[in-house]
Amino acid sequence: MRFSKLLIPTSKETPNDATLASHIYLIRGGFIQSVGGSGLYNFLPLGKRVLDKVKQVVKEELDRVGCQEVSLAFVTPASLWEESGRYEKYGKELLRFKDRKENVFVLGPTHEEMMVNLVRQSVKSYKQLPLNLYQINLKFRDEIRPRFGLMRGREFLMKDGYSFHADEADMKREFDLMEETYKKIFRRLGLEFRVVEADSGAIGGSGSKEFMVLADSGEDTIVVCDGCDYGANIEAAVRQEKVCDAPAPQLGKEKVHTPNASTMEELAAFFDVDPFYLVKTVAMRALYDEGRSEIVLFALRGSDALQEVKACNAVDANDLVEVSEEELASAGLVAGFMSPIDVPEGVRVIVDKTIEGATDMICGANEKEYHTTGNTIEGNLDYHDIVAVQEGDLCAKCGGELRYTKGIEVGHIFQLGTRYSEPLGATFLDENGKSQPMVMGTYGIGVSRLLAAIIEQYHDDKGCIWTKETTPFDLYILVSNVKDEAQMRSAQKLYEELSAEGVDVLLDDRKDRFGAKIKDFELLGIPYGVVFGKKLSEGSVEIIERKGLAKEEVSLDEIKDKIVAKVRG
RNA sequence: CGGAGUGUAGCGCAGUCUGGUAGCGCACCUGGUUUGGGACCAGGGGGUCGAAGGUUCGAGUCCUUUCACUCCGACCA
Repeated sequence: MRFSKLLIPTSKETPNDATLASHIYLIRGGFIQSVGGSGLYNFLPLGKRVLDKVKQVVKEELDRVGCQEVSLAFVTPASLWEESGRYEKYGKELLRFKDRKENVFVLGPTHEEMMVNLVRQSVKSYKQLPLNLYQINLKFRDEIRPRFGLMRGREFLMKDGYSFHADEADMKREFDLMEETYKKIFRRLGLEFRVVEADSGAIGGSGSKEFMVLADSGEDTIVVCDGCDYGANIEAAVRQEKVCDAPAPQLGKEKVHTPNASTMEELAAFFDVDPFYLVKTVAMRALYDEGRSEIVLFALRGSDALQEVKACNAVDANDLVEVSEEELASAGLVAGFMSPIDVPEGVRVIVDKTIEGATDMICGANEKEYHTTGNTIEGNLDYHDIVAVQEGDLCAKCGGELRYTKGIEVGHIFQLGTRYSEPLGATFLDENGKSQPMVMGTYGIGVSRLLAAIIEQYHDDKGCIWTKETTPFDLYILVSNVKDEAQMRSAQKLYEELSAEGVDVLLDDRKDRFGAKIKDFELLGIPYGVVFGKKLSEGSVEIIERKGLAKEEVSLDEIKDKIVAKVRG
């Protein structure tokens, strides 16, 4: 296609709200356009081409393993969400609105309900299972803080797939198949990624894995092991139980006056013990459906940190928020001196499972300026894993050292079980004519986010660098001076010959000078460029490889074959 | 929601303190020159100054209210 005919509004200026490379270059390259800020974007012709290519890869790989594409209605009746129980649970991110008849609808942030509804209407027998249905459609999440361009928009393109099975084992088989398929997809897109254990979040379900594109700008912290292939989101990471070389405090059961010792550091110094032997008690307010909430104390070792997602899951809350000192006081608690032992009536306590049975522990006394020593954590308490794995902790799988890295979540697969099929009544008759809820899996890929992830992983200080499967064009032909008839004529000839071979060519036939055009070539990130310029009078042109910007002089007779070889290779 | 800040041309900004004919750069249009690293000359178009109300002879500027957006912390593909 001809550059002069395409809408590619490139710009020298960096938008002032853009900090991420992907955001800056996608806007500057004229791939996308912001719609009044606020996490909404238009895809311009170039961005749409990339999007379609990514979609195509996703679709091909899914169809190859038997998934079937559908397209669900975008507007969802709220009643479906009430049936599944997520209408309350999903929170403010779910955009709700009414039609003229005052019926309530939502814009789907994910479509479990809609897909289950589709299937329950048409699938009645085990003979129709298994089934894996997906769509690549817009989703809307009213994000608290949209930012980073396509990385966290409010409206975004997602592939969401749902599988339906007669039993757990078959669902697990499909789950593994999807894991392999996703790996193929991300490999084809040319991404460097890691599959990690994950928390299931608002979707629900048991086993879940995330596909993380490794990039420093990633919003997720992932824990990886240097010794083996273990990887997990910090929200779900586990470790070998910690041991402590420092001696346990030799203190009996006592109540000690501890003025000015309300933090773990102060307390460790006061008693001259390792924080390992202190009990850290964190108070949070847990929020539930219908506006209910309660104060919960989370107790763990002083040497550990609370992992909020794990904590939230432990109490099965929708969210955890901080508690003010006044609220604590009215519940009979004193900040800095709290304890999981002898708590006031009505305060729920969750204890980290690594301190179950721990002895010689120092706790708050639930009284200002007092702590108690010589405690043993035992009895009928509610034990859960609520600690955040830290760098340097040891891998539960191989004993190697764990470290943090950053990732962009581009895919997430879940073993759902009957979390949706049961409440929504998606049942089938098995071989014995008995009614059973379908066992489900759900699988997502952030398609529009992938564009951002690709650029985060592949860019330089000049612009985008697209991978083979994602580039909007295979080749950029740059005509240095369009008024030079020889240049224009041979460029056009090459353009036509390559187009006939099925190579996607962008012909830069704009009246601008060389400088402006080469900058746009670098900004747009098309893998190869051919320059028709000064050397044409000697019968040669220049090939530029976008990645690394290496230049190669090639004679006119060879250029076509060289390009075909590069693009196909 | 908590804290900080900004709303003036398509984009980036000045002007607001101290009220007096709305400006600059980029982009855009016309003509000409130029053509290997974002050219130059000349001419030109484009604005309810976020919105509403108030003070004033006069408001982008002062007062009140309101809306939107951005940035820093808790969510997710």
